[in-house]
Amino acid sequence: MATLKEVAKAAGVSMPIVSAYLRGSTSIRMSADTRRRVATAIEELGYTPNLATRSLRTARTNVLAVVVPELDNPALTDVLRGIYDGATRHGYVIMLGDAVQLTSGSQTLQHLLSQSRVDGVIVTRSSALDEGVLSGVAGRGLPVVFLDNESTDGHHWLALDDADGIRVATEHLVELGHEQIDFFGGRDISPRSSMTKLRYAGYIAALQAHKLAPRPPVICGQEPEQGYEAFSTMVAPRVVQRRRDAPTALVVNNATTAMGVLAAAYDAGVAIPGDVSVIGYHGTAVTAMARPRMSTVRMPMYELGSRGVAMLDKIIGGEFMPSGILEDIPPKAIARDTTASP
Amino acid sequence: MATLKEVAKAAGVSMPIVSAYLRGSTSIRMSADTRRRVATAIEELGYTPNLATRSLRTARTNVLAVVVPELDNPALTDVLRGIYDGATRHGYVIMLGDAVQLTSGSQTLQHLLSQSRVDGVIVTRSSALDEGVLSGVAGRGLPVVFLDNESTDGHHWLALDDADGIRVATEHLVELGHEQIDFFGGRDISPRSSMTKLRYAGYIAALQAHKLAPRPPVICGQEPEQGYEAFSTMVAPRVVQRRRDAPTALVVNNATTAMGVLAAAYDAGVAIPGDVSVIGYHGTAVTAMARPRMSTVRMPMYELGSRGVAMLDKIIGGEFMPSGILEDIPPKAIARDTTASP
DNA sequence: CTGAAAGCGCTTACAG
DNA sequence: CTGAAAGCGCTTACAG
Repeated sequence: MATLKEVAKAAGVSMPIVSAYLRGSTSIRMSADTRRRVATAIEELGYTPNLATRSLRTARTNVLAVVVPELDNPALTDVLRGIYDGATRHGYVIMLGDAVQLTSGSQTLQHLLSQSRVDGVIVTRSSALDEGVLSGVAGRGLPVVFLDNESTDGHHWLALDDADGIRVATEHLVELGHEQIDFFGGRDISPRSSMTKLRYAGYIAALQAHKLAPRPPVICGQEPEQGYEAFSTMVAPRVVQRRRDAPTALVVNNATTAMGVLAAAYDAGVAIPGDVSVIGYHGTAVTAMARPRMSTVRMPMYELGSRGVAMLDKIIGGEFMPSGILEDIPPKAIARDTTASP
Repeated sequence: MATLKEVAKAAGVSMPIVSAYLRGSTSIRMSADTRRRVATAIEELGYTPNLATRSLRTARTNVLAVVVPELDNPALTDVLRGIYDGATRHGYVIMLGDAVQLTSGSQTLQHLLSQSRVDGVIVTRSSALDEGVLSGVAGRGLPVVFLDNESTDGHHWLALDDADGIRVATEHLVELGHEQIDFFGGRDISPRSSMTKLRYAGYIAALQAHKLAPRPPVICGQEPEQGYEAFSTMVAPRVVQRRRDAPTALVVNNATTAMGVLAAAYDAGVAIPGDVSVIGYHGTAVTAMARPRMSTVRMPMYELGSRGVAMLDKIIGGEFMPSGILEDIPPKAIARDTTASP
């Protein structure tokens, strides 16, 4: 490996000149000829700067750690896209870690968060992380942004307006003429979680605005299997028996859960949307491709990611950034095949 | 931030002792008391080693770059899981980059592959990368493993036995009694690609083993939309008109494509598996949850990832590792709802 | 075990 | 612009 010193020698200039050239520094002016000689030397020697060394000097790595609950969560796709684009725009590279392997005291976490390795951390869905990991992330003095509104206690965070998203979903069903609408969700992932409460609040708000009575939530985790189970045991029997208290429509917390609900309906012989309408929350490419195509509420996932990076970049730079909810891009109901009038 | 020097001072020992303690070096023996004092000092000062500096000395970063065609490709989920587990086992941390942003000359690529930043690179599905990127990766002198058998020209690679996988898929349909089986796939992603040819070869092998005549491939890209389009235009009309040359079963190159095929069949009123059986290739969590649940062939994706890391680790360590196809875990057909006897 | 020292490859002032 | 030098925080010989 060629070093900067060798490049300087080959180009017949001093090291600081090469360094300035590489960093595109404007404080040092050099002649076009110098510039060309340096460029040629770099080219010929195949020189690449040793970034580890640069980090040692600048105490900056231009690496951001991103912690996600699980790598293959389709709900995260657009958030990650936003994060990567934001990172590119701000000159960072991403180190992505799965929370599954980030149990407290894990080697991976140490490596990922080691002070000298990354400039900052983005944590998505903190509720999926255990306390040890969270305090490990937060207590390290590293700038951290949570894409989540669960960890308001002194940390920086940015969140979607979940209450409003669910309100819009519920609104969509009310407008179709539904009056018996169930809310699916609510099994808290951690004791800290207030997310589901917020979401349920949006459901209540929509119903009350139309003088309809809210119903108790159908408690259910977010995995497809849990949606499947909840629908099969708590909804399907009532629908099949045409009981009066059976819902005619469902607002499901989560598109992943809703996939399980649709599968359960199929298996139980419940027609969607003939017998029951279903609307999911921030759908994915798959929910739109599977049949029947799921109606969902579109949330600004991409923006959550890209603005999260922008926020983190500011914090790293020592600027103040208020935490808050992403409100300027309103949720939008996307009607597809799983919702209809009762 | 505390430094090693400060720790040494606080513990009343020399720097080399602290360094040895941190690295768990066995060449230097220290008393239990010394060990305890060092541990206490580290704890009290909240010391974390500066890995950038360590890299500078050891010329190792313990970071691996992973390049994927797109982050949200569900087919990659298990490969990534394998890569992360393998990385943890071998003491590496992962830097994950999306090929979409890795066009030639991109900053991200530079950063990701910069000699001093990572010890090695894993590239999945090289066919999705442009030539400039590929030569950038390969020409840098960095150890690289391609999880792919397309780039045999002097590079290290590890691949699935695609021909055998498709053979097993085809075999499954033959055993159900099908005789008119179409192969879906074949639009090469890059001129280099021989993958699809290999897959088609597996289809031919299975048919010939049963004295059945292979049919020309239905040429089709791998996105769901392309599967949708191909089925709608080239298969559905013949099936609906009950033409003699209509296939009774389909082997689809790819579970992603097959999702599109199922959607197209639904929309065209073609019953699956009543009118046509469909089997996909290495399915994902979603293909098993959507209804009807897709029959697929299970491939050792996880192992591809974890062994890829093991291979790369050996290469980084200067050992020789033969490239090859992962043959010891045979493909297995998983019959679900989309395949039946004709 | 200790302690003083060299050096990894840069960046950054600093005197010319 | 140049050139000699300090120093980032470690690891690694090396003499005691």
